[in-house]
Amino acid sequence: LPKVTAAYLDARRREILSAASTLFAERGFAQTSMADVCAATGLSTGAVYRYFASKNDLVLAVCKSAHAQLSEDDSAGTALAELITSLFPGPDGLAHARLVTQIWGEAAVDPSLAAVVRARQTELRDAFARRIAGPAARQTAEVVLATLTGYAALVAIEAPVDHDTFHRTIMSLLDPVTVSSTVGS
Amino acid sequence: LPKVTAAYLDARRREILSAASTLFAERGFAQTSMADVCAATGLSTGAVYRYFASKNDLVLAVCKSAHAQLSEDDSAGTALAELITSLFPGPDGLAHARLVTQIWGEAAVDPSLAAVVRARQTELRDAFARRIAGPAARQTAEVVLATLTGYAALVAIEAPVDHDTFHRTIMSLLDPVTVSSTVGS
Amino acid sequence: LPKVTAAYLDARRREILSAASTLFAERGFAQTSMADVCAATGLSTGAVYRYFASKNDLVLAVCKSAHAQLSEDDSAGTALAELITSLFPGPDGLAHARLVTQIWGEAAVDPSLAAVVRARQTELRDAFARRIAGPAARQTAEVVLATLTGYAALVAIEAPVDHDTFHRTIMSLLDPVTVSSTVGS
Amino acid sequence: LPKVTAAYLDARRREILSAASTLFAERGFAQTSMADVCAATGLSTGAVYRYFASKNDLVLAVCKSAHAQLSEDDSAGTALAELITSLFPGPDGLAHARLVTQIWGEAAVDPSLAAVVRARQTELRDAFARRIAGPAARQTAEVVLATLTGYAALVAIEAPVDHDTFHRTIMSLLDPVTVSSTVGS
DNA sequence: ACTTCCGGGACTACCCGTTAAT
DNA sequence: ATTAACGGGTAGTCCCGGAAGT
Repeated sequence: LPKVTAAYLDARRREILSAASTLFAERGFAQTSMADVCAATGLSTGAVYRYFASKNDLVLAVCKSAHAQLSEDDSAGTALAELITSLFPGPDGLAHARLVTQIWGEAAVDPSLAAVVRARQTELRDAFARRIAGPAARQTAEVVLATLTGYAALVAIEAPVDHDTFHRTIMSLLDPVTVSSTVGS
Repeated sequence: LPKVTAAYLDARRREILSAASTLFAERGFAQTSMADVCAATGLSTGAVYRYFASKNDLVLAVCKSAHAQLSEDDSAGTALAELITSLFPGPDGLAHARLVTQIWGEAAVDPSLAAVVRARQTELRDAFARRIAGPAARQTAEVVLATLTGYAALVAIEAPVDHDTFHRTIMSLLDPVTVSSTVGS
Repeated sequence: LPKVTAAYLDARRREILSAASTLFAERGFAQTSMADVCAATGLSTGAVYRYFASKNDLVLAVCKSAHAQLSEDDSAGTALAELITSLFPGPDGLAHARLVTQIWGEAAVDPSLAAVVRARQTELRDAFARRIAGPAARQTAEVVLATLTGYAALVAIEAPVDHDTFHRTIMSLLDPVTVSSTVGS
Repeated sequence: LPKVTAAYLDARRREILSAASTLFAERGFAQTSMADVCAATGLSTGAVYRYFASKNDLVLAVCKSAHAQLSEDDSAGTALAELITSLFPGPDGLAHARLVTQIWGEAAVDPSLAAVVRARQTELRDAFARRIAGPAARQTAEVVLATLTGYAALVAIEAPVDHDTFHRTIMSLLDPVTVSSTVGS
């Protein structure tokens, strides 16, 4: 007879993940201690370690949960717009940008995390490419996503970016023919 | 009445900086201890702390030294080519990409570092924009550099990027008119 | 639902305090490392830091615990005799004298400790004065306690003091009228 | 041909001693680094170490220099008055009191310093006793000096002592017969 | 001869991720 | 499921030697 339902456990896990995400986005992985996470969730050390075997596990889980998901039936434009919008000014956009940018930074020196990010990024690129017509769809998707990564980094450091222009410009990459006119406008 | 020449001191400082850069690129800032840096340079703790007041100082100095510099008389194309080439496959390109990507990640949660990166990036963007004709030069430069940041991140995690295609594509962003034909080729 | 009783925790705390007192009395505050305290208690670093947030905290606690307490119902003479006796020759007296003398020395340059010592000393003086008749009770108490401080310092450096004579002389300060005959005896 | 005279060297030594005394009185022995002393004197590390072989030597020298000296031809009362006055309110008195109180504290745990203090104190006591008539001169001197030590400690922690009353009371200890009337006044 | 200042390296206080016992 | 305990690791300090320069 299980005392708690699986749903309850999952919710708890998600709570920890959410609290950790917030802290990580604010202070960074290294500057956030497990004690901080415990305090933020109101749980005890043991409880947290019940759901995540180690800090590394928690970091990995946060990284996985932070990755973008494309809705299956969106067009390329809509999908891209969603991705960009998630980074738009405001507390949420900033937090997300910070988290994402940190994940790239951490992945740069942690092979296991790099593998995860690599897989996710490839998957995202292909899902994206499928929505683009033309022979260079994959390359285009790759470049567009890379630009998005760079955009996130700029948002993360609160650089004075003109978001709307960026938005338009990045969108225009999708349709090469219109680039000249759009950028030049 | 200095016992050693300024050049000697500067060289020593550069040695430490270089050793630290290598270590930081390999293991990351947090995973590299000052003891590691000391061991790598062959110096004692006290010696290293004579040149950098704290680990933070060292990290900051490494970040500053890692930033790209444009040669004054390069054209936009040449300048961009240089930046891309510094990230090309091979140990050096990988190391540089890792370092740069980490810097963005760290800047995302460290306001003082963020300020430095922000300043440098703005400067780079403007220097770049000056080499581009057209009314949207600054926006173009911004997007191109963002794409470059994303490219560095891909290199850093050793994603299976087709570097030449990427190179060509990113270069073509410079000249909007030719984008369609280049990408489509 | 605490895993251990409060009494257990308090006892543990007292153990650390006692071990630290001994070490401090022997080697001094500065010459005693936290590692020494850990070794003496058999506890780990983390455990000790669970009970005392910093070395300063530990020192402060030791200082507070070392301070003399007067039994409520003692007469002035008995109370003074107790204080003196706690400094009498022997390992315990020596250790106590060393600790107390060091505390004064540390308080001389540490304002926060000075405040503690000041408060305690004033309190002790007044408690003492209440047991003495006459209009100059407070002044007398002050002088007597000062003499006691000086006596402790002599004991601490193992000066060749004639303890009994000192005892008698210091006691006689309590009753001004008999001073001449007592000292002269 | 000696470049500098012995007097010059001695003056230099005294400068260091003076600067160190000030620092020690303000921050304490342990909290004052040799670098602090160097900075305060304006000398380099090497220069300071030319005059004092080690920090311990410097501390010892400061301790010796801080000890009271009785003018040969003073009466007991005048001598005592001098000692007390050197501790009276004001920056100098406070600094002296702090230094002296610290010395006692350090001597309590440093045998070599204890030996020095012991010798000096015995000497002072005897010089003092010689000026007092009566069979209990040595004991009286001992008590009076101990009281003075305690008084210095009170001054050092800036306890709210009524200095004049203390002065009078401590002086009266010299002449047992007048104690009752003086204290009782 | 005498100072300067680089370098050494042991040491310290303290933190943090994690386990184990209740 | 709480929390005491563990213990290795970290950044940074300090005293001092000794080579290098004037």
